Amino acid sequence: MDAHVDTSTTTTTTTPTTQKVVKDGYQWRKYGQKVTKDNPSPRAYFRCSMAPSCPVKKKVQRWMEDKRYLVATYDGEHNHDADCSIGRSFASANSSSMAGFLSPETSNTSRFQSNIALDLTLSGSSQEKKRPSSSRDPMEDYDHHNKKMKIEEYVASLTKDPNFTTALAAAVASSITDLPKPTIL
DNA sequence: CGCCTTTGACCCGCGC
DNA sequence: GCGCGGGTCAAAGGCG
Repeated sequence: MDAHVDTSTTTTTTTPTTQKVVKDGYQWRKYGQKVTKDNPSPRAYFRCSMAPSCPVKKKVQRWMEDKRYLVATYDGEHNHDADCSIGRSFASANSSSMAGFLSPETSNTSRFQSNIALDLTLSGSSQEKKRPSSSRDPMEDYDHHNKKMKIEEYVASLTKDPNFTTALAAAVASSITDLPKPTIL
C-alpha cells in the first residue's frame, strides 16, 4: 500500500452511524484502562470493533508534558477496509503502527477518541515509518535514539521539531474547524 | 435490545 | 524466586 500521508485528510467525516465511529474511519471499542507509572494519566486500550479478527490495537494516553494533548499509539494493521473514504487515507497512514496526537478536550470527556490523529511522519523527523516487517512497533523508532526513551520523551523531542509543531497546529486547527463545539484552551 | 464504557481482578513477562 | 508493571478479560451498568 502506498503511503498517502496528508494531514489535510483530517476530514472529520461525521459518519451518521452511531457515535462510536472515530474520524480515522474505524470503530474502536475500549477494552481496558490502566494507570502506568511513567505517566499519571490513565492509559486507555482500544480495539477495532469493525472486524472481530482485526488485530489492530490503539493506546490512548494524555501527554505527560501537556495534559491538554492526547497521544495515540496504533499497533498492527487493519485487515479490513475502513468505514469511509477518509479511513482509507488514514488506513495507509496507520497501517503498521504509529503514534499521533489527538486534540485536547475538544469534545466530551470520554469521547476524546472522536478527534483526529496526526501522522507523525509529517514531523519530518521520522519519515521512515512503514518498514516491511522490522519495525512494526513504535518503540522500534525510539530505540533508534535511546533504549530508555519513553513515549513522552519521544513526543517531547518531536515537538521541538518546527515541522512537527506546524503539522500539529494544522491538525488541531482543522479539528477545531470541524468540531461542533471547540473548547480548546 | 444491542453495543459501548467502566472498573476490578487476573495473567504474563521482565528485572532485580 | 519474588516483586512490579503492563496488558487483557469479564461482569455490570448506562445510553442510544
